[in-house]
Amino acid sequence: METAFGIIGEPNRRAILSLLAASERSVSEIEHTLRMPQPSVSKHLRVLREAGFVEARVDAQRRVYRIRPEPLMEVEAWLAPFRLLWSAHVDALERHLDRMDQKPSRKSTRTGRKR
Amino acid sequence: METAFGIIGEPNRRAILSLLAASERSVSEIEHTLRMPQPSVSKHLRVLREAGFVEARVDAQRRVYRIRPEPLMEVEAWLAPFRLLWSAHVDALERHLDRMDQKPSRKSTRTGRKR
DNA sequence: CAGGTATATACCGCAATAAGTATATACAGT
DNA sequence: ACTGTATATACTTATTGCGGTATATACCTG
Repeated sequence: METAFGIIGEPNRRAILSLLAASERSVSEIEHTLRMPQPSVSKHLRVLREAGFVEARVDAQRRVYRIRPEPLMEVEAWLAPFRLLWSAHVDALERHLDRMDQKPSRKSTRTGRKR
Repeated sequence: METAFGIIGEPNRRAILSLLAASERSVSEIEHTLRMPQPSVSKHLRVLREAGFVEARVDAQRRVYRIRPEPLMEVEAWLAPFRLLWSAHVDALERHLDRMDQKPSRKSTRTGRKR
């Protein structure tokens, strides 16, 4: 599924994006920080790159990736009509996220939850 | 994929959610509005229901579905850290969406940046 | 040039899932 | 009770997509 939504459906890709949101990183930095095998990182980066989520800058042997905002803005735009719905329930989210944290569900690295 | 992001990766499910964002609907209303086969609607609704995106009210033979905000709020929350990135590029989204409309199938390589 | 590091890609096997078709269940009206 | 309507589910099939492994490509250093 090559739409923006399908692409962020993958947990590892979301982890990569969240990491890059902080600052740009090389492939090996991503690999070590997220503790995932290098081919997997490269493959996910390829998907993200072809979908416009990230772009790469070449620094000698390294490729330094950084975020491009447009596809995420598309998600944001789709989400807009729903905002009216929860403008009332401001704290329903916290309860929901807490429930989610109870279930171990997968081994995938937890994308940090601010507290 | 039982996470909120995986679930909205499916285009038909997004269509259902967007439809329900306007107002609650019965299954057959969804079926006719979106022109998709009834079993498909029911199956997608099941996935959405089990993930907490929607809930059903029973009205005789009909099941009237409506949105529940929590899972979408989770998406919203994940998206938050990225907002800083595009607070500058307010109109980059429009250009992006226009490109999507013209070239539905796109590969890599981006160059053109106007304005 | 060699050898080492960094990243990408090709191939494979497997699990998840969506679509399609058919059928089951539940309720309403007559 | 019978018929039609509304919705859910079972089953099959085809496809997509991820993880893993191995290998290729590119660049840097000595």
